[in-house]
Amino acid sequence: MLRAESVGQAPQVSKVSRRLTRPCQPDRPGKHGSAELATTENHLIELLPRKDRLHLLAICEPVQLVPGNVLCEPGKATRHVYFPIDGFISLFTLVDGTSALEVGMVGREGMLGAELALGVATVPLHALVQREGAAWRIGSRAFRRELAVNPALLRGINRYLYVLMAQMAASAACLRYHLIGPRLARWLLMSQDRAQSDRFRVTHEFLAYVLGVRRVGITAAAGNLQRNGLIEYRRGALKVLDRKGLEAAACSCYAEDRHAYTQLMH
Amino acid sequence: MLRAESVGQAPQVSKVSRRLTRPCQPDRPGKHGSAELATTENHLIELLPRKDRLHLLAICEPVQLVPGNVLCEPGKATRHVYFPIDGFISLFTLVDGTSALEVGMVGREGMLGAELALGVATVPLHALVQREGAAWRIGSRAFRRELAVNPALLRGINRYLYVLMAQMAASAACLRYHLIGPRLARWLLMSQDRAQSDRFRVTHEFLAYVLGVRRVGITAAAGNLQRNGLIEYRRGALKVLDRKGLEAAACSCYAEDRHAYTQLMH
DNA sequence: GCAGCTGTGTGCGCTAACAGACAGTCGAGC
DNA sequence: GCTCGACTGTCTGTTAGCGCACACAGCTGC
Repeated sequence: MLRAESVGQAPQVSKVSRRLTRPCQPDRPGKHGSAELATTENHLIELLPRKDRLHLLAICEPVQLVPGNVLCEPGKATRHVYFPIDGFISLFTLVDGTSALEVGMVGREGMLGAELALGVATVPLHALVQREGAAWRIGSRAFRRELAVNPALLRGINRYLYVLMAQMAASAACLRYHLIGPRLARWLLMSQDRAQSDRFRVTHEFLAYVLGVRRVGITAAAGNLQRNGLIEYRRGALKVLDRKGLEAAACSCYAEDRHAYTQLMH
Repeated sequence: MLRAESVGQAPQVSKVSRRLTRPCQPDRPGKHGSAELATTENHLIELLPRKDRLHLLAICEPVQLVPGNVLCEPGKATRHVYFPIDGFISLFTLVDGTSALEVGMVGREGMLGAELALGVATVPLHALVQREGAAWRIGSRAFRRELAVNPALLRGINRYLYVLMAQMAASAACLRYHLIGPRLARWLLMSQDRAQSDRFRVTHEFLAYVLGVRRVGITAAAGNLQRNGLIEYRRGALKVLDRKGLEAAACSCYAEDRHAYTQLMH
C-alpha cells in the first residue's frame, strides 16, 4: 500500500511521496509561459461572454501546475481556485486513513475550488496535480467577490458542479460493476482528453493508486491493452496508439461522461 | 437480477416492480395529515429564518410519499421538488441498463430537486420513495421563483448540495473498500435516522438491490447482525435492537457522514 | 385445509481481485 | 562502465463475492 507522506510543505502547497509525483509529467515537457496562455483556454472561461471573461481574467494570475503538488486537503480552507489550461488535477478521497480512490479529475473542462460557489470553503478531498501545465489562479476572496458581480461565471460554475456530481454518481457505479481493464481504458482516455496529448508519464503503481487496485492488476490490464496494440508503454512512458480501440475497450462510463458534459456545458 | 419495469404510470410518478415497492413501508403505518406536519419539520426548512420559512411554506403543498413511486428519472425534467418530513427517498444510478446502486438518500435532512439551485432541471438518477411519510412539495417553476427572492433558502440548499457531494465521494470509497456487513449496518443506521423509527419493512432482496450485491450476501451479513443481537428480522419486518452496537458494526463512513452534515448544516 | 407466492437459508463451483514476495530489466547518476 | 533505485512481470496462496440452484418456512387467499 502506498503511504502518501507529506514532505516539502511549501506555503499551502504540500507534496506527496515522490513515487506518486513522478508519473504524470508530460513525456516531453512543454513550455507554457503566460504569453502562450491566450492560444488555448480553460473551457469555463472560454464560455463566458467577452466582457465577463475579461473581467475575470483581470484578477487571474498565470501559474504553472507542478506534478505532485497538493492543491487542497480535507479540512484546510480553500485559498486559491484554479482553472487548468493544459495540466490536470486529480481529486482523491481517503478512507480509513490508508486507502485512497480518485473520484474526480479536473482539467481544462473544469476548475478546482468550485465549492466556493456553494458558499463553502473546504473540500473533503485531496487535489493532486497530475500533469504539468499552465493554469489560471485566483485568490479565494477575490474569486468570491467576482462571483457576486459576474452572474455568467456563477451560472457556468453551477453547471459544472452539476456535471461533477453526475460524474461522481456514475463513477461509483463504475467502480462497483466494471472490471479493471475497462476502467483503466476509461482513465487513459480521460487523461488524454485533459492532457491533449497521446503520451504521458505514468507508472503502473500510480495507476493502481488512482483506480484503487493493486499494481499487479494494472500490470495485467495494461499488458492486455498493449498486446492488443491499443497502447504502448515502457518504464513509465505511456503512449496511446489506437484511440478508437481504446474507446471500444473502455467501459460505457467514458461515453456517458462525455455526453453529460457536452449536453450541459455547451 | 431485479428488473424495475414501470407499471401504473401516474402523472409524472411511475412505479417500480412490486418487489421493490413493498419493502420499506413503516412497520405500523403512521397517519400524517397536513395538520400534523407542523410538529416535525424538514431540516432545510427548519433552519430558515421565520420570515423566509413562512414565505416558502406558503407555496408548499403537503403530500404523502408512497413507497415504490419514482419521483424522478434520468432525462425527465424535474416537475416538483420535495422536502421529506418523515418518509425518505433513495437515489439510484443505473449502469449498463441492468445494474443499479444507491448513491444517495434523501430524508428530512435534505430535499429532492436541489439541482434546480444549480440551474439544471434534470438529474441522472432514479429517485425511489422508500418509506411512506409526509413531505412538502413545490412545483419547480414556483420553486425557482422562490429561490430568486429567498437568499436564505438558496444558501441552505447550496450547503446541502455540498454535503450531498461529499457523501457521494465518500460512498464511492466505501463501496470499494468496505465489506457488505459494515455497509449494511451503515445503511440501516441511515434509514433509522431518516425514518425516525427502529422498525421498518425491508427484504433481503431489496437491501441487495440497494447495496449492489447479491441477496445471499445480505442474508449472510444480516444473519450475523441478528446473531449478535443488533437487529431482529422476520419476513421483511426489521427492527433495530441495539443502536450502539450497530454503530460499532458499521463502517467509518456513517460517523463521517454525520460529522460532515452537522458541521455544515448547523 | 390447501395452493401459491414471497422471503430466507444453504449448497457448490467459479472468478476477480487481494496479500506478499521476488526476479528481471531499464536507465539515471556516479 | 557500474551501481542502485525504479519499474515491470510473474508466482503462490487466499478471500469476498458471484451465478445458479434448491429446500423450506411463513403468509395470503381461495
